[in-house]
Amino acid sequence: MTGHGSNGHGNSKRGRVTLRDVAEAAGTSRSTASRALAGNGYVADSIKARIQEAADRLGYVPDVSARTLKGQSSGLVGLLVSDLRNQFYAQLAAGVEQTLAAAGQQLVLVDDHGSEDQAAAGARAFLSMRAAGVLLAPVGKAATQALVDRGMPVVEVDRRSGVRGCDSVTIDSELGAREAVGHLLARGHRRIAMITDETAWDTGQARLKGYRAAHREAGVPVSRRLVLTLGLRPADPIGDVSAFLDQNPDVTAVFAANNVVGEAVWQELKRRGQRVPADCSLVCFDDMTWMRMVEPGVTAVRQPVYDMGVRAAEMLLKRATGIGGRPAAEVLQPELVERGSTLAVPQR
Amino acid sequence: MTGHGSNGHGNSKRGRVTLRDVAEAAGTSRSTASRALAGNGYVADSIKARIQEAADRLGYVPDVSARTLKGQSSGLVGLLVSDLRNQFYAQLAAGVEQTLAAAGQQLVLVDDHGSEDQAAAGARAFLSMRAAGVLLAPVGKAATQALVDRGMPVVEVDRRSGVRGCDSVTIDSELGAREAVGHLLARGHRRIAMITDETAWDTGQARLKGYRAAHREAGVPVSRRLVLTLGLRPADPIGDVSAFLDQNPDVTAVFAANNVVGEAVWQELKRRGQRVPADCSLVCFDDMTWMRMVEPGVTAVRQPVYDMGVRAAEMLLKRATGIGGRPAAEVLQPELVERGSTLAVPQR
DNA sequence: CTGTTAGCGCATTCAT
DNA sequence: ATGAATGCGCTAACAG
Repeated sequence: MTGHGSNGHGNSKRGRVTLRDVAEAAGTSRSTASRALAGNGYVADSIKARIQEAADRLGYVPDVSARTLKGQSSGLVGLLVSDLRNQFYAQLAAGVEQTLAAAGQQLVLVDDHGSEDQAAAGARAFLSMRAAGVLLAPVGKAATQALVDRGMPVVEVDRRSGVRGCDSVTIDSELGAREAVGHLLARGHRRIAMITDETAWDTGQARLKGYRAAHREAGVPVSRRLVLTLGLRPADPIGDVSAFLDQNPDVTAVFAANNVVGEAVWQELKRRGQRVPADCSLVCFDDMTWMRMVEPGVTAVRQPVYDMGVRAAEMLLKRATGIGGRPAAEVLQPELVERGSTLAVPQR
Repeated sequence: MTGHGSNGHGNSKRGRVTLRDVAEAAGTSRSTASRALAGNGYVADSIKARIQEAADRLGYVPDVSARTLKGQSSGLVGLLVSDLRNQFYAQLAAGVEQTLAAAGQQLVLVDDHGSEDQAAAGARAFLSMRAAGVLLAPVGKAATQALVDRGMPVVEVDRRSGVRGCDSVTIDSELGAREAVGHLLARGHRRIAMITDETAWDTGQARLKGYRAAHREAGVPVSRRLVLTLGLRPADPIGDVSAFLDQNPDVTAVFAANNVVGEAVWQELKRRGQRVPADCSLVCFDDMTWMRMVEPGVTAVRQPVYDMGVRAAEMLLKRATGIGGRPAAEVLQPELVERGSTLAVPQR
């Protein structure tokens, strides 16, 4: 039964049921109806019930625009990510959504595809809709700065732009990288390549730093030529990895600095018939589904991504509620998950 | 001049710059400023430039709430998915976001976790924010019905609730299943298990239908006991698969009806040391990253998920623009990607 | 071409 | 305990 469109109640001009309609139906004034429905102020129980009933019967839905305009929060929280197709950001978004939903807020998702311009456009949109706050993985300072300047509560996730006045939730990248590379060094590897997407932002830098720190601790010199930076949106990452491996045949292990890079490395290793870990060991930063599906499993630095989303959303909600205090910078701990992709260096 | 009651600069109150502030700064009326900025109506170029300059200088950001209240679209489009952590929905969301962003609309994402109640809550929120339209993978009729009844443009994706009055974009599940199972039958398999999450909605039903149709075409009888339904949020899917395989040792191939089920099947097969495809062949509906990373690759029915998101968003945008016409039901074609997980049935 | 007027739907004073 | 009045920021009529 599809109902055929026209429900001809006292419903005024255009199908949209407003507070006025409810009030009229209940025989009260709009203000009383407002109070009854919002639960503010005093309203006699009998009247309240009548209003509630009328609202239900008419299918009244409050109008956020009007409420927002009046000065309330829009109930919208912005999330700006760099690539929704990347499982990392999808997990992050899932954690954020879950937390927001529980607090009755809605998630507005924008993908900037790594572009500062698109991030700026997203920031403007969030401002424009009077978002209660914004969560973002920064791609430069501009967006964060613009938001903070206008008093918008901001929590940066995964990366930090360096802009002051916003909270952040990140994962200890340096520690994760140090453990991953230390794991390799402890197994005798001495020619460990680091393949990464970027070393321009703090996250990439920290991973590089961890890579170096691990070497330093082990008393092994690092060679600049063993670090390959693919770029943020490489045209042919597998080809780049291939060329790199051709030029560095002495490499016995690879540290892939994120899941996307890891994917390219794994595929190239397979393509050239290299066995993992017999011919080459592999550790990835950021544990993804496929790493536990393949044989052998890929040793990985697990990041609590979903939790990061949850924590970030919690911080934002708190901040949006008006609780001041100094900007907080929460750092979550990664965890090395050992699987089969790392073995002692082959004796040849 | 009129305004000497002002206490100085217009925006001093609360940091928020309004059209009034811009107009004052440019020495024009608010309506002129509005027209200049929105590009509607006639405004002298010199004035327009002055207004534009003032807006930029003050950092004016239009207020969507006010604009929406006035009767415009909110510029928000809702998307309701069942599980954002599932890569399938993440890809879908990515396609939607991309298309929306290009049209200057924002994506509001709600995850109903398969619950009708949460879907209903999401629907209410979309109504409340005067979304320009809503895209959803239905979990029942209620949400779609509520939206359609109120004249909200709706496009259903991946599944169809059967509610009339909305568009839909789906993938031909029956065809995909028929091809997948036909592929197995052609290789001599006669005991093919179908493991699925649900057979209650049209998508699951269509896949079951395709499974049966393939058997019928091959003249092979189907046995009810070979179909295992895990449920939408199974407590222990791997355990269930394990028990099933114990009870049906004659199975030589498995057709997993979606990527989540496929994951469980793959893991259980590995756990019990079964070789794929030597001991058991596997085909999955819905091609995911891990299926091309594992060795051998998993033969899969590739769904154009991202494109489905794009198409659905396009349809919605068109509909929201007020273009009427009969509800459209677009069906996208899946594609069987043959990899190494399917072999001729072992002769034993 | 530009300014004046009005009102979108709601929550909030302030009076009763 | 309830109703009347006000204004949030913007745009669409309508004058000029």
